[in-house]
Amino acid sequence: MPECPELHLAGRYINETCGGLVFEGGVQRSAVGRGPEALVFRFGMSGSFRLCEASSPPRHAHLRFFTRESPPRALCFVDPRRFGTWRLGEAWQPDRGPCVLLEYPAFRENVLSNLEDAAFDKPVCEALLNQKYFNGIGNYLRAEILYRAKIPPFEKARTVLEALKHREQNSSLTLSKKLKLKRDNPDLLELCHTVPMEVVAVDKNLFDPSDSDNYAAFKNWLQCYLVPGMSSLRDRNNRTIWFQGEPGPMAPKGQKSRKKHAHLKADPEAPTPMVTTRASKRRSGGAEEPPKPAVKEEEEKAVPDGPRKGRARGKKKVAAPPTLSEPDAPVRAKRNRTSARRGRGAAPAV
DNA sequence: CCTCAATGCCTTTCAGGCCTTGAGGT
Repeated sequence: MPECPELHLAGRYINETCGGLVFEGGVQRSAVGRGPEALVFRFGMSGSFRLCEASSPPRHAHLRFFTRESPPRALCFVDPRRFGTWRLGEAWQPDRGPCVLLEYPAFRENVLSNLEDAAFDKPVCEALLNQKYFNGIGNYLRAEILYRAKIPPFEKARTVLEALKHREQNSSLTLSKKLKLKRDNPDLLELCHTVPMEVVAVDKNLFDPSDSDNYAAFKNWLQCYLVPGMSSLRDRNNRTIWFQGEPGPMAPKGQKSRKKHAHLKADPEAPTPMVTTRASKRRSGGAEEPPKPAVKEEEEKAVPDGPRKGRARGKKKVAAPPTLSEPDAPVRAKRNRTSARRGRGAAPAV
């Protein structure tokens, strides 16, 4: 099997000292044949890497890299929901802007010099998920950033960002006063850098719900997202935005703000939770649709470089009986989505 | 037991699908 001397993981090189790694999993043959290029992984909502004994991989370890030790270990790409992807090559795909973590000056410039873009007509909470400008910001980060900036999520993005531009151009302040202002009151774009930095600075996998310690640390780090007492609304993309205080002028009408019950964190200051029905009617997947025939799956596997098939499969059957998902079978080649997808989404928006 | 929501992103795009798990309601 082909070897890969190093893995390029979300901008970091991980050099294993165990004499090389061997692929197992759904990497395309044609891609592997190109040689030892960098593999860039994008973690989906639930994906992570875990190093473990090769003989006892965790569930949902869909891709494994074995060491040559004895006994061998396996670096496992654990991804229960199979939302993660990987691709060869290191560059951002063209539609993504500069990274909020590693390219902060360019990121800032890219936003402030393009404020006429229609992307900024939207509420700031929606604009923050636009990876063309906010490469790396995901749902929980936008909540944490706006909360710390004390900006209503449904304030118009351009209004918020134009104000930053004016503050930047205010030359009446001395340099030291500007620096102090910056330190004491980081603006929205600065927070887009510093808040994610807090997350990656922790030398733990904060996103692994199966690791109770790390996950508790992550939950504890959150100040707004999923926090009892905070309000939430669905944005126009049907994603939940968590916030405190007023939602802002562009808030969707006819939607009641929900507040989280105090299950996770005791919050004596939290007002009585407003009990409303679930605002979202977003359909859940899987359970309503019967599994696709194996033949179809094999067809898709056979042409990994062919034209990409759309993922939308039309309206779901309403009355289809729920199907029990099988326990994670090790060679379950249901659909080689990970390798067959276009090489996009290299940056984990977190 | 059932429904919904979850750290994203894709396209047959502007909403539903991809997928599994766990919480919460009945």
